[in-house]
Amino acid sequence: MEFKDYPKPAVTVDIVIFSVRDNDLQVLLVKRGVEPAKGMWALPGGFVKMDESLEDAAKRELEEETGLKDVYLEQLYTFGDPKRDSRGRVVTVSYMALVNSEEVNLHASTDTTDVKFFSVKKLANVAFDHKKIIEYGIKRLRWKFEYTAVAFSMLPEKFTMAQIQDLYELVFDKKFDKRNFAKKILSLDILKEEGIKVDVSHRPPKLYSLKTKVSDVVEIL
Amino acid sequence: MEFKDYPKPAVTVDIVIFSVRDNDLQVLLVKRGVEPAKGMWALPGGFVKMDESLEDAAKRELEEETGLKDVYLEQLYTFGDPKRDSRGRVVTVSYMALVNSEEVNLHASTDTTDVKFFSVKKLANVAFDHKKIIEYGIKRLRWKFEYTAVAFSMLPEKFTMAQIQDLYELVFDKKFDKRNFAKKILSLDILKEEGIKVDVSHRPPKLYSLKTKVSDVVEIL
DNA sequence: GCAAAAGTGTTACTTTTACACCCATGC
DNA sequence: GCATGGGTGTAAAAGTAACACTTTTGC
Repeated sequence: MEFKDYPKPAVTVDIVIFSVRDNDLQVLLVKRGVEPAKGMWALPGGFVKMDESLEDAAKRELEEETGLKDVYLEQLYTFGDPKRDSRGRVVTVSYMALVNSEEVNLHASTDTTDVKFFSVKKLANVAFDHKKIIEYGIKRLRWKFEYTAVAFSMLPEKFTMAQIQDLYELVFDKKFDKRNFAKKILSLDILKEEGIKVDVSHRPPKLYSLKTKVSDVVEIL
Repeated sequence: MEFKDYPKPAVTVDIVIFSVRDNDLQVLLVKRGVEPAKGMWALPGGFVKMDESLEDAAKRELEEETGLKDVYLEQLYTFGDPKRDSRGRVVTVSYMALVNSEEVNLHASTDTTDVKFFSVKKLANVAFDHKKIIEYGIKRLRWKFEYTAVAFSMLPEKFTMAQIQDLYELVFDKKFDKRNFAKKILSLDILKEEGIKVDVSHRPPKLYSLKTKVSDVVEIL
């Protein structure tokens, strides 16, 4: 059989965009404006163009929905169940992006009527198999938080120790001891002090920033 | 644009089949009998059929080359660079399989003229981007050996402590202390003793087997 | 002066590493 | 009896976990 004769699935990318807002781990969903699953919330994503790489497709979709470039992005898993999309065979390559919510500018794109962050704890009725993709993303996120310093890609440039700890506590959904946590983070030797945070109605916390750029620190631990 | 109007990449699966033979970590390659890369060694793989899942496609290819079913199989990563295949856009979903070499029966399939295990240390001239896929597989293999008990899926039903240690030493390409290694493996509490190995010209080693089936043990540690 | 959150050290426990000698068998 | 690989324990070191009080600020 010749190459051109093989029937071909459609190939899409779907992106699980994690961010922290309102002291809550949230994921970005878009409201679908077209069939199938019109009116339902789904992961942002779309068809891969013939001349772009999978990662470029993911970056394009990410920028369309959030205006963000240069965020942490990693491939998760490829879902290809023959029945996962009613239009026909669609293989989707899922990606995870970690963004600092303060920098996000949401705007619905073509084919979507709304775009919003949802708590990972309240995700009823997500279209297609996207719930499964999000759950896979949460697992990967926890793994990455445990074994790398990728967490810093979700924080602003300057941050307090409490902000780091809050982020870890949201991701793992449990509390850590303040002293042990600070000890461990500081022992990584990747932070420098940046003075103190002013205008708080209690003892002002130290501010920290990364000694190097985030991408240099993602693979450590 | 309608669903059917989107141009579609071809979707393939490629499988990195690891096994230990001749005290060496090896990977199965097939000699291509058709263009492109005719005559070159490449990972076994092929097009995904329209009605089969990605994992089913991987299992099918695996059985075609090795006669094996029910081996450890996991998805690795999806490679989709627009230029990775000269025939046109091909997105490949890679899988890793771990097999016990004693059970393998190699037979070249359609489109391949030979099939053979190669040492992971000597992999010149592998077709397409398959070298990159194999290297990714080795990384994942090491990770899995470190954090799970997947190693036991590469051993026969009964095995000695030295066989386990040899396997770990091959995968990590380094030596471990015999006493500490045995202590750690036994502390997992997943092995039971199965008597001793006879007909060896030295002190006969204990034989072990898993207390439960391999699949119950893959996720522990 | 009180409410709020920040900062900080020590001890016990667990895990990991380093290290060497005797044992059982075949020949 | 010797060559071969098998089997086993202990002590030091490192890492992790548990735990409470004082400090600084705004109001």
